[in-house]
Amino acid sequence: MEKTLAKGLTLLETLARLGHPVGVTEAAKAVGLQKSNAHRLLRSLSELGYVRQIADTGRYELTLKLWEMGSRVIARLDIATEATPTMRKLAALTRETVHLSLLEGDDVVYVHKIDSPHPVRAYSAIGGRAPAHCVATGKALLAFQPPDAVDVSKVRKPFTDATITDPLDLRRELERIRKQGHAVNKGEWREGVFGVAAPILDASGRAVAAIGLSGPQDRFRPKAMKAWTPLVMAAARDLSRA
Amino acid sequence: MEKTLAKGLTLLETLARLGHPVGVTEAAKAVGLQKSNAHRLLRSLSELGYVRQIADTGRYELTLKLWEMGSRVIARLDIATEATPTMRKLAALTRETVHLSLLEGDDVVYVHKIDSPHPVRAYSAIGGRAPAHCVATGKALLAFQPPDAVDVSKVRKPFTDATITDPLDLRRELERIRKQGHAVNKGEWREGVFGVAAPILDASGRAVAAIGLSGPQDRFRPKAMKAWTPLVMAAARDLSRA
DNA sequence: GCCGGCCGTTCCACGATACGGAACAGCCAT
DNA sequence: ATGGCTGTTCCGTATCGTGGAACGGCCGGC
Repeated sequence: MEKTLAKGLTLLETLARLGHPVGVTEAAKAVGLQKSNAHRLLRSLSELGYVRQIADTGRYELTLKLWEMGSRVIARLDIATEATPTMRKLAALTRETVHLSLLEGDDVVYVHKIDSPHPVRAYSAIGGRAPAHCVATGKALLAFQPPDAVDVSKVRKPFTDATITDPLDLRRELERIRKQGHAVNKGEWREGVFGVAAPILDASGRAVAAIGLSGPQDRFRPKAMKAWTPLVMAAARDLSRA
Repeated sequence: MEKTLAKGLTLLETLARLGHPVGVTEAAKAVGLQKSNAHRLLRSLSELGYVRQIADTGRYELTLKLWEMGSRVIARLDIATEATPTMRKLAALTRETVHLSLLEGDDVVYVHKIDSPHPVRAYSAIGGRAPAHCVATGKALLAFQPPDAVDVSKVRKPFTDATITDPLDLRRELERIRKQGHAVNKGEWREGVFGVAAPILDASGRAVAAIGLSGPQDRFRPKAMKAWTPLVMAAARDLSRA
């Protein structure tokens, strides 16, 4: 493993995570490096265009280069922009937060969202992650993966009392999702946060993304969920042609 | 300059630019590395979570990690999401492509856009760049930078016959933009592509971003521009409070 | 069915390269 | 003036990355 590369990338990650300009000393401490080492890396990153030094304070901050590269990554699967109108429609009909998620390892990554107009709503960020086995979009994605792509028997971490941890339960849940065509989450990730989601399929029937609603339990009562489910499924179907 | 870091990042850039999975040999050729070197870098990047190897073909592709980091970068200046409603309104009123740009060095970077519904429209990509001195949003940004932050006398490259290259002309142009509060581009970057833009200011009067319209010359006739300019300026003013 | 060429992968001795402690210069508040 | 902070520079040393050559598997053409 190339040590220098690892250090440099960790430094970039740290800068991105902190989200504000940092000095050499602070950066070194945050990443666990020698001050001179951090300094050298920052200078190199600056030369490579990933980082810039603020003239008066001497601190370093990220340029937009990382973001540009990131944009290219998603442009490839330009689902995000393509899905916007459909998501917007779904948001207007339900007045709940709409998410578009991709599967990345054992997590879902939120690639796009439209926030609910309600003042009380679950927090989430574009680019954020959640364990796939305990959110609606994640379960929808897992259920429609190619056979053997999902290791059901792997041990899953619980996050609330409702989290599915038993392999057999998960297998049954995924089967039910396949049969019904949609997934439901009743506070399995965050206490009191519910959701409904459906998979977006490619021509071969594999899920490439999932679209879903989520919000506080009091607004996700059985009656509301029943009304929304066909809307979510219709939106997913709408995006599934490709 | 840390060689390993530079190589690794160049490799990531290349993967992002190509936008499709690449094999070790191909990657090595594209970046100008030894095959074994490229292989080692790809393995490390994979271990660090930036890259994944596709099981059956053996090729490597980017994960979403870069994109996640990139999202954090603009989340910081979360203008993009905040500006969406205003941009949408402007797009609806004018039926032209709306851009939101930031200044990055001598370039503008498009951080958000809403495409014109017209079939004929200028091409641009989110995350894309253009030289600041010859697009409308760029000139709006330059005009409202702190004094001495812009080196007017630096030599600028021409791209069309209309590009401003004379330092004195540029200085006058920026002064006019400051006075009028908006900038205009008449094919100074791409032949036949016009635009109008206005700066988004922070409390101190510095431009942190710019919003603008752009499209083909035939739709950007004087009369239309005159009608749109106040709309663009109103949108920019709307986003300027913070 | 064999063979040639391509692929991704591994190995290892050499030598360039990154490391990190210590010292420097500038700034600010005490 | 002084002490403690900052970002920065230097340099000998050992570590770490390097790249050529070789391996095994896969595929397509003869």
